[in-house]
Amino acid sequence: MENRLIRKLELFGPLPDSDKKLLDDIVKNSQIYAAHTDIISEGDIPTNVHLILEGFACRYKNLANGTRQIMAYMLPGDFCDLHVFVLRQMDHSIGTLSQCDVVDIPRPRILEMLERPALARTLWMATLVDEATLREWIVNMGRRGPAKRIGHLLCEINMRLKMVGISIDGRFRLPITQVELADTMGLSNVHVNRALMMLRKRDLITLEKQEVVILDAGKLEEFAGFTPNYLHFSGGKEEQSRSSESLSIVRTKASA
Amino acid sequence: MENRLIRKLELFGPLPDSDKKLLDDIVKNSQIYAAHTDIISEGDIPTNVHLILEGFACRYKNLANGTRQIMAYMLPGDFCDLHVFVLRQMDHSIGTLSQCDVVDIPRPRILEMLERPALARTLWMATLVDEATLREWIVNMGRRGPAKRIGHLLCEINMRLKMVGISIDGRFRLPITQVELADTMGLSNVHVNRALMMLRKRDLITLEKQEVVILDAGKLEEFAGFTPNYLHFSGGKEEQSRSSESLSIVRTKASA
DNA sequence: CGTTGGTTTGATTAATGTCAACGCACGTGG
DNA sequence: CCACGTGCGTTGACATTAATCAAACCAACG
Repeated sequence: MENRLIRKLELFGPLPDSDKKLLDDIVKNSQIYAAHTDIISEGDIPTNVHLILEGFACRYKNLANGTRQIMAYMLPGDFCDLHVFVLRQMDHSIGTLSQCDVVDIPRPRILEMLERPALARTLWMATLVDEATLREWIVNMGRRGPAKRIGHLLCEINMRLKMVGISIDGRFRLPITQVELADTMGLSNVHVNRALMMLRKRDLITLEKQEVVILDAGKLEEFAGFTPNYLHFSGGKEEQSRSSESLSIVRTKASA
Repeated sequence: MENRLIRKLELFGPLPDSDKKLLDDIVKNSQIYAAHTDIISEGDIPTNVHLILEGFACRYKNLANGTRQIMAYMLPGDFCDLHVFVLRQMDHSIGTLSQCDVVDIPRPRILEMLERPALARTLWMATLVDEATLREWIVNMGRRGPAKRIGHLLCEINMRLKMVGISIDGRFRLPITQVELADTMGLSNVHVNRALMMLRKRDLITLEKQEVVILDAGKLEEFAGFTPNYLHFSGGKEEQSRSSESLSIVRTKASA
């Protein structure tokens, strides 16, 4: 199977063959996590970096009042904790939604990656897109009603999956219950259900047995106010001309 | 006046004197922006990095339906667009809320900073805290009612201002209208008002003429479910022992 | 003074949550 | 093979919460 990670990263700019070889290497030692399992929990001290190869995972927090909030989805090709080097403690948990195939990358391996300019730049960019996605989610929760909110999420997931070759023709598997969708959107499960019904009644989507079909991407995007600019992928054409200096992150000697 | 930037960055770890000197230098050429002025707008191609020295700024988006959503506050000591090097286009706007004193840092200057290991690590850490803050805001919007939501925000702002020596004794100026608060919290201005009244009636805060007093930080934090772990400042003690290798980001030769 | 921008309040409407029940598909064990 | 339990989705009735509309108020400022 094609390496999804390479496919995703190259959307942000081409990588030399040597970098791709490294990535191919890294992806070899993967491990299956069952659905609804924590990969790392709030309070843990992170050690390795995790990379999702297959399946859906999420960042989430459980609140004191018994509710929970999902703050991000991690799809195939996404890194979980590149911040391993800087933050001493997880301030949230990462868990699987479906069964996942996950690579556990030891720190030296990451440093090896960061020593390569093109790769380092690309990883940085992926991180910034994650951040932009968080901002868009805030917009979504703050200023869009339930149906548009869910529609927007579906547009985003569709686009992100398309970037790694999983969504085809607006059709993809969404291995998530409506309760989990509710915990993502800040709504009740009942209301999520009604919003989904409404999206169906308007012929914007189809959804059965966790199989989503976006019937008309344009119509759904317009309905939900979805603009993909925050994903910054744009075929990567203008990307190249930008920033005449490229960056690499290299290891220096220990300070302690 | 003390350099707020240095004060903030050193919460994440000590900096060598040479780094502090560089920061002192950088801060010299600042510029005043009037209240409610864009520093940079959605769609713009970012060039320089901006640093807030004084005043409140925010990231925001205007939506098609005429509403807007504020996604982050930038307080004194905060950088606005460290992503300048990687993303080609702003996917949101940054504007002042109050009058602001802003430094405009040219790219080479930033590279100079990133060449210094301690400084680079610290800047990276600040970026990660920004990201964690975005996640916490999602939790806030998704799973906390209006009064708790606003209370949580006030706790956060108080703590962040305290970190740079602006908030003293839970007392600080919040140069923001209730409409802007509403655009931050995803609520109507009327409802924000009622929630504020409620916080006052419970003797959790005082607020007049944009002067906030948190009457009992512990009580407010408990009420709002505020846990500051996501700000990762913790006096920076354990921070040091973490990550035996430190990182620096250095310029490499141009790729184009 | 009169105007302006922001806050506060009340009345009403609309949106969302909660509670409870039912249905359906699936798997399990008798 | 069937009875049963379980998890999820769906629906309706109702309670609660928040938005909207409108007006009054208040301090600052020309």
